[in-house]
Amino acid sequence: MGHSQAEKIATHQRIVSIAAKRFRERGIDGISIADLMKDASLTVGGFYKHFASREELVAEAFEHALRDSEPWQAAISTAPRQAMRTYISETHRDDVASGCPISALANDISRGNDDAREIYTNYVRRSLDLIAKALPTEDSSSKRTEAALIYSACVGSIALSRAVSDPKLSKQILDGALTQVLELLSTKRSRK
Amino acid sequence: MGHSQAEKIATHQRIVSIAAKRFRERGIDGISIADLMKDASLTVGGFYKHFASREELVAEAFEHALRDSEPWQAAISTAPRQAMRTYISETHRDDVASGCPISALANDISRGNDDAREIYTNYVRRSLDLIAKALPTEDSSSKRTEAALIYSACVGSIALSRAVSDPKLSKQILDGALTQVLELLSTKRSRK
DNA sequence: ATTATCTATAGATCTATAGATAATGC
DNA sequence: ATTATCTATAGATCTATAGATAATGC
Repeated sequence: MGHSQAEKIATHQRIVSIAAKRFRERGIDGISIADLMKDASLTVGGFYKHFASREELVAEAFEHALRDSEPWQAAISTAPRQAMRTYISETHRDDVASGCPISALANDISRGNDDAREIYTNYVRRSLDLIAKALPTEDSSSKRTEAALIYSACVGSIALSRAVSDPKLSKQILDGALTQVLELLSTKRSRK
Repeated sequence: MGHSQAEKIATHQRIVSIAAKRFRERGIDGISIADLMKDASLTVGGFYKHFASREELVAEAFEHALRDSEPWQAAISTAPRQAMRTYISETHRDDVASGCPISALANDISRGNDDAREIYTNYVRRSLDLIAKALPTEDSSSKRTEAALIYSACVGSIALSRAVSDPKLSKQILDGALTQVLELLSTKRSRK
């Protein structure tokens, strides 16, 4: 039963990190506090010395999950094509626990927890801006509409590819969406 | 306490129809059987004379929700541009309860209930085929990749527009995705 | 006589809290 | 003395079932 202050901080982080994974995997209401604490090799009783409520953990875990996704966000600017290949991929599809929470928790976020929703919104806004900047399109209004299309396709293709039960169809969705997204990233399309 | 056989069938349908709405609104685990029965002006006890288990209702309700979406699917062939305008719209966004279950329940479906997942998969496959057929593109392989992009963008843009808390951003996502999808529907793009 | 629905409840599970235990840190 | 974690449990809620009640339909 070790418990220095330093250990407490580490324990807190461990709970948040595990919750961030489990929430993505099973949904925000898909796992109990008792099970999360067990995953962190702890027991239920200690939970409320770390968090005022379940909601508080949800918000913290969601923030943590999005921080994990920041490297991907950064890659949009530095290597946009590679960023898209990483996102719209079978590897990403098969790793919900560490994957993009925007896609894995879109439905859950629509339904509740206002704190998490704010964090979600800011992340989406920023991603759209970054994608718009990375586009070869000249017209700045087209940049924004194309960014909306591309980000929607990223989030949608991963969500769909996870939901369908047929692996062939799942791959078709990913490959198709990626092919088209890459084309948008490489072509100046200012036709009207 | 009326209960002819005809009434029973009507009651069964009423439960399924209400469940189909509530599941989309609150998520598959977001509403209890007791609350669903109350919404149908009934009490919990009668439930298991209609369904063998909760899972059975989930599958039936999901099938019902997808049948509601068949008019939209049909519109893809007859009036594709109008179908897209209907799907990627604020009206659709604001009416989750009667909206497309593919988008509203994508995350939920990934996580459980194999029966519902099969039905989901078939609907997605069919939608992709219909979109591909509706495209002006000549090359049949490009048709398929463009269909994957468009359907992913439909599902993703609605999910995102519901999840973000800023109405302006929400509208930007819908308008942007729709503009680009309509362009794909009207242009023969066989550049490689 | 059968059965659709009702009331009531058993058993499981979940959030949150109370009180005990044992290590930290003044 | 303080506090991080533990065991135990209260109270709420959820699925599923048992038995009562009243209308249907042979």
